[in-house]
Amino acid sequence: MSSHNLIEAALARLQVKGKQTDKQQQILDAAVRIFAEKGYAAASTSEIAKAAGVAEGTIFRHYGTKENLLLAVLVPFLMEAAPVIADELVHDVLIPPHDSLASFLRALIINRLAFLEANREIFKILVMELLHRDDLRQQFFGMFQKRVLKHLYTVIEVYRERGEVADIPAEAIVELAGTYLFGYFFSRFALLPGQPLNHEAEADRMVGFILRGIGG
Amino acid sequence: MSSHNLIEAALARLQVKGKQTDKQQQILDAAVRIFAEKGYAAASTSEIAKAAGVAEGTIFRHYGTKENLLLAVLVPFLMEAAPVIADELVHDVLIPPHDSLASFLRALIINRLAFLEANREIFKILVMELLHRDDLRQQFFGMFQKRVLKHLYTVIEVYRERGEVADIPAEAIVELAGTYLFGYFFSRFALLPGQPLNHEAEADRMVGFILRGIGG
Amino acid sequence: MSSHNLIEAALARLQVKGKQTDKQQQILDAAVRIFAEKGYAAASTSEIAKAAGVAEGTIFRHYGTKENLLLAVLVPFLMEAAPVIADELVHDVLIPPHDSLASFLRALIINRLAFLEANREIFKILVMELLHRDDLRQQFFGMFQKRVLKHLYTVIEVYRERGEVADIPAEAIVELAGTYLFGYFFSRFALLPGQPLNHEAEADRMVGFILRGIGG
Amino acid sequence: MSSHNLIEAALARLQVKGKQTDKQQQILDAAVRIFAEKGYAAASTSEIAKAAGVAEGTIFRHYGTKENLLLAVLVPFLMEAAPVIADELVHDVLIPPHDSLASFLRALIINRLAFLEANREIFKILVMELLHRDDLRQQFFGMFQKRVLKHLYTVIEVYRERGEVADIPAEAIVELAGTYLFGYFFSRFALLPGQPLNHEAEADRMVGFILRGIGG
DNA sequence: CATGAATGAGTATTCATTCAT
DNA sequence: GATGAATGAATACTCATTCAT
Repeated sequence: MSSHNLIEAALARLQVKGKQTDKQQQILDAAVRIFAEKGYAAASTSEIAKAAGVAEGTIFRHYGTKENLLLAVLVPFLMEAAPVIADELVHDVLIPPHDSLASFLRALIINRLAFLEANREIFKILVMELLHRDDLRQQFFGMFQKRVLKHLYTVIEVYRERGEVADIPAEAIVELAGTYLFGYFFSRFALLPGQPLNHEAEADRMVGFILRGIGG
Repeated sequence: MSSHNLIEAALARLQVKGKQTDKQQQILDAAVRIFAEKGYAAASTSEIAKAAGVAEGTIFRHYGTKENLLLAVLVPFLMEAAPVIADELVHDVLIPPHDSLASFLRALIINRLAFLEANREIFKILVMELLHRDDLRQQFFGMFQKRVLKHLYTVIEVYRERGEVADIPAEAIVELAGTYLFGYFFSRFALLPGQPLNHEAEADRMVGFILRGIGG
Repeated sequence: MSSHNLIEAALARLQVKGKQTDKQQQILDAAVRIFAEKGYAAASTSEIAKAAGVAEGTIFRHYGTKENLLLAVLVPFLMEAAPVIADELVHDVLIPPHDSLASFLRALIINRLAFLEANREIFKILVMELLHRDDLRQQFFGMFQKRVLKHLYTVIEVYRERGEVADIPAEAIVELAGTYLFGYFFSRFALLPGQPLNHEAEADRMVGFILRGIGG
Repeated sequence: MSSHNLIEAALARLQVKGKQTDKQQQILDAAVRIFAEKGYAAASTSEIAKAAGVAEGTIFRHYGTKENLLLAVLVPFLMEAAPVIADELVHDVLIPPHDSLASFLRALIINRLAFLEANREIFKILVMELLHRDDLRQQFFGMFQKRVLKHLYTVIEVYRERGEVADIPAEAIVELAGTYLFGYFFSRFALLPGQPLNHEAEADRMVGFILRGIGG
């Protein structure tokens, strides 16, 4: 609660006023597109207003500041990203058919590939902003740790008992695999222009690498 | 040659005027610090001038535009980054003591860790700019492909004949390991605040993961 | 049509937005005063803003660039100047009481004296800019030729048949008299500080000189 | 003496240091060219330095300020322009072969045509600056009056006694003919791009117009 | 609720001028 | 004498934000 003020304040603001109007949606869409294209700092509100087909004042009537507009773009993404993972983790591990680590990992990866591919632009904006907003970064990783990592550790221990993971501390395992997954997501969705991916095939390759490495 | 105009133009510009004066170095240092802290677009030339202890006009006398200042920061980094890799690759593979893939990888990683740790800020600036400059990204990857990837493929074939890599196409191997390495470099040097790393220990863990994965 | 893009573009811009607001008129008035006083290049937009009692941004909201502000000053003058001449020519020649060349010339000169005296400052700005803007000069003279000179030639032939002009080609007549008139307008309205003139008396002297010279 | 400080101060400055060095001449040439092309205010000293093949500091070493450079361009022109007229007037009128007003006028015009054609660019600069420098304009006309007009009045009276000029006050005659001549010089040498003129033929046409007008 | 005119602080860049070498 | 690095004030122009309509 205390450490989430930035994100949660924006969330509260979003929820106070119920569903978005047409204009609001146009503004958000335009903001996502333009923030992703040129970065938050280089995007101008007048450009966004023009792209949204809206008067410049309208943006400020709804979002107050340019910064709030950014948060209005990022927060729903964050809210949808993290908890979903957590819920799925619990769900996916306890219930078949994920009776193996490979199967679990594969399902997890496919799910996140779909999510990120559907939200490429916002993911890119998030990464760019994480790079120089200390507060946002801190809150993001705090949330990530609380809502995702803890659950992952639990899951890993389950599979370790089945002898499916090497004898490495759970933290190290998460870090190694997480680093790879992040490298993958970042390079495919933020850095490189987006050709669509075959999620199934990609997930297979990724799982293979994570579990077995490239050694002969 | 033809596809590198942006980078090579900046390089030429840098070389035309011989060694940098004191003021030039102060400007570059300040620019690196401030670009890394708030991003190119959000950094103002007046701020950089103040931080460098220099009149604002002096920046423009030396670099002409803010954009050229950015390139004056990035280009030496790029020039030092890519070719060094290539030269070392050739050197490291042909000559002992890198008689194993593990040993080669380890040396390569330690070398790049040292380079990036010494140039954290510029690396961060580069990544940020790659995210929304199509021309820079294109030229960067073109250069990377020409000067690094080709050599890597050769190296991999050497080790494959010794039976040290799995039966996967060289491209896939480079992609898998490269994605991981990039995820590692990006998260440690650009995204997270910088505690110093024990390069030897880190390299060992990374090599282990790359070669054997996390499977039990 | 094709050769008037500069002027006609500005004209289009002016007509798109209907009548000028108060602030716009204040800006135009201040711009005229200051451009005339120190010349376009030496006038600063901040000075104009201050003189107009307006924020500097307001100028750019309405005119976009300093150059467009200049054109917004010049174009209405040009539009009012040239066609009016043409219309009047036709009108004045065909209909009494201008049954003599002297009478026609006198009416024409009085009319233009009134127009230029009322628009001294803009006329001065126009002359100054014509001196070093090739495009403006070209378009101005193109327009002048198309809308004024042709009609003048016609008029002259009418009076020549009545034996009122010397046996000189119409072009030479227009050039001789035009050079004198231009010298008169330029020296009185642009170069010299402006005491008000007695248009009737001035016109009489001018017509006398044009028709009879100074010879005894 | 008292009213000529601006021009005479510059003159003094020029004479103090004897003949110009090579670099000084290069600077003056470049200044004339660039001032004429874009006007004093829009010309930058760095551009002039570059065009002169000289370091920017060199301009200021010799001329102190940009304004002094302008005066260094204009003053020799003024000094050569006015007195020459006066001397010639006296000379030309008293001594044959100018035994008629037409002959005198013709010689005068041909002489000034040659002078202005050889100094087109400086003439253009002078006119541009006269338009918005009150001090320069005042001193210029003062000098003109003192050194030229007075002599002209004398000359006119000589020819009037021979019955060669109409019964108009000498001031009016000078004004009428002067206005025409100025209109001619301004339009041919300052306003219009410079095709070379046939001075003899032009002078004949001009004299004809001045003495007889265009009446039939 | 939406508009867009208005603002003034801020931006990158240019300029005339100075001065140590 | 000539240079060109250095300056800081000024320039045209942009920006996020406000508010009367």
